[in-house]
Amino acid sequence: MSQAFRLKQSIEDAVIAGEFQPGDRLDEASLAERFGVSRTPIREALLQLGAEGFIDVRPRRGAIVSVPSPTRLFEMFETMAEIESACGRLAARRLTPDNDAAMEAAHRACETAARNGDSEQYYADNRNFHEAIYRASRNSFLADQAFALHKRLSAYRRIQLRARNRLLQSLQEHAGILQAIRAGDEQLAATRLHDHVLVQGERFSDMVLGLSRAGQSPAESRRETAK
Amino acid sequence: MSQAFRLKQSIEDAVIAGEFQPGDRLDEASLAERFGVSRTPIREALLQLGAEGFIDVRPRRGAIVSVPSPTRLFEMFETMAEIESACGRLAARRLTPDNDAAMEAAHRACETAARNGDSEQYYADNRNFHEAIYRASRNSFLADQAFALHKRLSAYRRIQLRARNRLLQSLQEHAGILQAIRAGDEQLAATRLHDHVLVQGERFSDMVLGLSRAGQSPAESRRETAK
DNA sequence: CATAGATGAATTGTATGCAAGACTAGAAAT
DNA sequence: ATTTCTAGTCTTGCATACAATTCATCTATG
Repeated sequence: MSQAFRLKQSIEDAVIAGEFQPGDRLDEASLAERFGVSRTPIREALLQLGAEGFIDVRPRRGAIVSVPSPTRLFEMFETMAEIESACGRLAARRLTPDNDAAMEAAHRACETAARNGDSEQYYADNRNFHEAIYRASRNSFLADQAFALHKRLSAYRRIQLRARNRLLQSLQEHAGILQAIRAGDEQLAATRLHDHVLVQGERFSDMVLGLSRAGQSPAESRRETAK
Repeated sequence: MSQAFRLKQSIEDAVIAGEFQPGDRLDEASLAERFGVSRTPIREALLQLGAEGFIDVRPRRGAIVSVPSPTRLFEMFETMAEIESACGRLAARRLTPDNDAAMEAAHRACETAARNGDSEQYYADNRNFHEAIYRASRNSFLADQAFALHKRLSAYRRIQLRARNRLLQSLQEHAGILQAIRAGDEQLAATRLHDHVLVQGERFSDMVLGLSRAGQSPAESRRETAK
């Protein structure tokens, strides 16, 4: 499984990096050739990614990079908002010097990136900042859930941080979140994180909504939003 | 994959039913024989269950039913509490007559089961009640997450509902939750659901803590709680 | 007697082959 | 011209075979 594990990571990375666009077929044979292995470990990697929700494996019909409908995407961001506020609430309750320092460092890094208007760097530092909050919840299971969902949404988040003023606004929101957590104000930390995340989601799913009005099979959205 | 999907379900059911106890090895060959298939679809099913966190697949070392440490178990219940309160909060905000009726019906069923002291029946009806709340959040993605975690915890929840007075207490808590959701009181619904779930978690992880003091390799807990 | 090493058995990981269902294109019919 | 049926091709699903690693047992040595 060493092989399959590496492949799973590689395919996931390729999806996150946007090399495979949403809707693209992930053909077993071509992936096998590309990585120089047989179809077996490829299948195993794909099935695992499917179970994690990264891709969509449809029995007998192959795997594709999942195409969340605007509705689904909004639901994902709303869920992310709820999970992140939970992390923030717990972090405010349980903050340790270690976790505080980690958040501070990540925040500083974001500050630098934002000042330089380097959105690619900000994207990376922003991720670290949020992950520092997840860890600060001192609930590793919750943190894992948060990591996973954050990863699934990262492709969408990145595009949307390109606007320069959004960088500065994001940074300011980070400052407010950090302040609330340090003050031990669970409620405030939760609402600030919630709004911070959801505003991204709203903006982005609006954008997708606009894009997908053009032409896209509604079959996806049915599948995605069905119980 | 039709085969593999059925197998995944069957193995999951067997684990939930307690046929495979936490810590049991899930040997590919014996499972293959048991279900009358080759190892290939068994492996695919196991890897998917592993990706969903149901079981623990360790490269080159086989799959076992995961054995959450007491700490990990508490974290899982705490996360469940956070997710359920999120559902409750959204349900309070967005309640429709349909969802209201579904919750009401499930609650009535719980009432009957509790009166009869039928804990096995209550277990099933309780599940329906909680699932009705998930759906009432009108966020199908969040609801899916809630379903999944609820399933993972069901093995632990069941044991603990055996106490008869706990049934009645649980029922009363349900009534309070329902009331808060109907009143549209997001905050109250959230806290009541949070407490309802977490009290189960605390009780149960206390119990597990007591049990595992006897003798159990601490290696599991390290693996489970590590980042 | 305990411990370390080695050898053999058992189990997992990967490749390959074959069977079965899905997709494509073309022909026939309305 | 559009639609439906059909034949062929392509892709996935499963089984089997082999390779590689881990685990267990036995032996040898301190």
